[in-house]
Amino acid sequence: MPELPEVEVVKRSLNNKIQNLIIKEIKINDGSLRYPIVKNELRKVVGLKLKKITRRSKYLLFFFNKDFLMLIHLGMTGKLFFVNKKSKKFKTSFYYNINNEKDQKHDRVIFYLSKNQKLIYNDVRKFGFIKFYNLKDLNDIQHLKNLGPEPLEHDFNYTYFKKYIIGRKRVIKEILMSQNFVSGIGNIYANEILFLCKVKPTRNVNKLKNFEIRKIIKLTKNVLNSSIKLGGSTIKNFSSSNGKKGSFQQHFNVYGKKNEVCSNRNCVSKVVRSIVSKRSTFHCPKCQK
DNA sequence: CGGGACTCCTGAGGGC
DNA sequence: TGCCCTCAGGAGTCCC
Repeated sequence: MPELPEVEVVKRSLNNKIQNLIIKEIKINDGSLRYPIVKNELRKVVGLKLKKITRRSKYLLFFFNKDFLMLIHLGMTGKLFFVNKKSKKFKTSFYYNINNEKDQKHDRVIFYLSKNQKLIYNDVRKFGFIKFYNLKDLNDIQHLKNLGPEPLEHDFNYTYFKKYIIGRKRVIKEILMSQNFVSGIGNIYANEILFLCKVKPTRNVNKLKNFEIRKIIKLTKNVLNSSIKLGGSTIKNFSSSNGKKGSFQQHFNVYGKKNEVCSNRNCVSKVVRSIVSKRSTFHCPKCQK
């Protein structure tokens, strides 16, 4: 599922709600996530008070009132639901599809919080994970160590881009998705960004013109910001849902639009689907050079 | 270090 | 209805 905008939306919506709530109990329905959950580690956060959540790339970092850190990655299908039992109304962080008190299918881990609230980690494919660290080891976390700059920060700029691609022969789409070049962009946004830049996904990075590099940087920021504003992208259709869903998917130009007419005015070409570095890729053969 | 192949896992959707 | 195939917002490891 989630790329930077979706994870950012989760972070923002959860942050308001979890602050100062205490983890009372944790239930593991299925701890065989990407990294199997170690019960003893999980126990360490019981009794701790949640302070804030930050995001780095597609990772969520949960901070407590003690020097402890919980790292969550949502993988492809991970979701976090925040549930307020008292009001009987479920507030959701993202992808809301639950409407009763029973555990739902794929609710893997449930955090029971003070004030009768719950935080649910739901993950169909179990590619996501939950890990725990001592705060003093923050800078040694392997997952975070080699991440490139945040695309929305200033250090993702023209100079950085030019320097990074020196001597590299990879294609632009792969570079955009490579987390040590820039962190947080996945398959959907890579496709969308390159369409708007009119750059073919298979263009070799060292063949990019300078103006195209500037454009890629600028539109990367634009696309991600627009998506965040719209609550991210919600791909799957949850018919029973009455919670908040993102709507950026309505603004997709190419992703998932194989054989549809290009969204550029005056262009009658059809969107082509191909495979680039093992990932589904969409582009307009006429507009993207 | 770079790049490709393969891996984790479950479900949806299409073709027959 | 069922079976089989392909595909899906990610990223780690192993091998050359």
